[in-house]
Amino acid sequence: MLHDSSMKPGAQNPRPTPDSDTPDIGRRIRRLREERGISLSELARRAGVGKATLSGLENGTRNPTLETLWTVTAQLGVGLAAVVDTGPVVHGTAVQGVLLQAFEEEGAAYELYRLFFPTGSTQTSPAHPEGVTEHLTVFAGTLRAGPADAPLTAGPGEYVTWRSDVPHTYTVLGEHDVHASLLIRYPRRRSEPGG
Amino acid sequence: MLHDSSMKPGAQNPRPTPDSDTPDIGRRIRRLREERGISLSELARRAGVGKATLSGLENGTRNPTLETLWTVTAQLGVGLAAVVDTGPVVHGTAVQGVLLQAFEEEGAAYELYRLFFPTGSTQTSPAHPEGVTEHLTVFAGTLRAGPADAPLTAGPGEYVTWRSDVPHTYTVLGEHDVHASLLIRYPRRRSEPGG
DNA sequence: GACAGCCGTTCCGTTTACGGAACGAATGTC
DNA sequence: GACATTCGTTCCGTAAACGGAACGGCTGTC
Repeated sequence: MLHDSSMKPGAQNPRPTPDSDTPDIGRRIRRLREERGISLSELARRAGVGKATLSGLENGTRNPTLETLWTVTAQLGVGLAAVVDTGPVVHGTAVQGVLLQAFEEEGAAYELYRLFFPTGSTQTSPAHPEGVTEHLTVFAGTLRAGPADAPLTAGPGEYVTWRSDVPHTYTVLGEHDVHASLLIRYPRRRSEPGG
Repeated sequence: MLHDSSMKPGAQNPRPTPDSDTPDIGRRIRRLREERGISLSELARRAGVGKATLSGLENGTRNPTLETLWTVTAQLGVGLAAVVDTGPVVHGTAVQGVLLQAFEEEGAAYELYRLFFPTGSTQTSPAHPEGVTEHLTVFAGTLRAGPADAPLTAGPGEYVTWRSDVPHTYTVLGEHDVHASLLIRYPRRRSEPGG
């Protein structure tokens, strides 16, 4: 996931390899199915597809049609977007990020990213406008992140938050790559909350 | 957590209709192609698929395979998630949730949701398998969530986490709807094949 | 006008994803 | 023990998605 097949518009992709993606989809589907405590046979029955189809799909030995994928994920109660790899990849000097969702609420706008930092990397970001905060949850590895003069440390499953209206840094600690989600909150200016 | 016990053998999902989705995908692809000023013939050439395939895909008269869809969207510089529907998946008695992404890391699987709770609502979820944790960040409103016997409170921009291997609840405080993101972490079970 | 080039669609033989059935393994019942 | 049930995988005939080629339509060149 977040595999480097960085999708740059215009640039000639050196060789798209859907094969490196398809098995992941199968794994995600199997994971979702097992979380629900459903057997392969039963999911196939419910979704109205053959067991052979579902078996091959989960094992990545088939190249499913959109309809097959749709009926299976629908039975699992998730959308297609939940199992396919997501959109625009953004690059910093060290970090790779995928914008999962951007949206606005009353009083603030949000961007939700999934981030990947290679082991040994450091990323520095300039200050955001006043009032902007970042909320970071680490999935794997250990990351030291936050204001440049007072960073915080988070390991797998941990969470840190800071005001990002000052320069801030991200540094990978240890030998593992870091995977994390980052929520950036942009408060609306000249507008009081609760209005 | 969310997808409650509504996965009973008898319970039938209200008729999945992939047909209502497939033509949309074709329209989105055609739109993306035209935005880039590329002809159908040229996109087919670049992506290495037949013109017949792309024509049928854009017109919704074919049921494309995942590989076809992947190579085409990759050439357009977008991910698959850009053309498939993010399922407006609704679970639970009170909450509405959209699974933004499901993925695996070494040692654990993750599901990242975006949640919406209407004012005044309460949601109860049964216990998850041992070791599962939930990580919730509130965007708007105030939510009281966590283990049923010891819930925590989070307002806008705040974060709470808890072990979800016991029954847990979500209760909206105050008069504002609650928007939040929820990360659920499933540690890998011991019997699982290595990854 | 004749021709060349590209457009998107349609035709058609080949490839392959499909579902049903058969398979061995694992588990439950008496 | 014998037997039934369910598991996930594999085999196989059929249906359909695939790429190549041919099609009519449109545009620009001489």
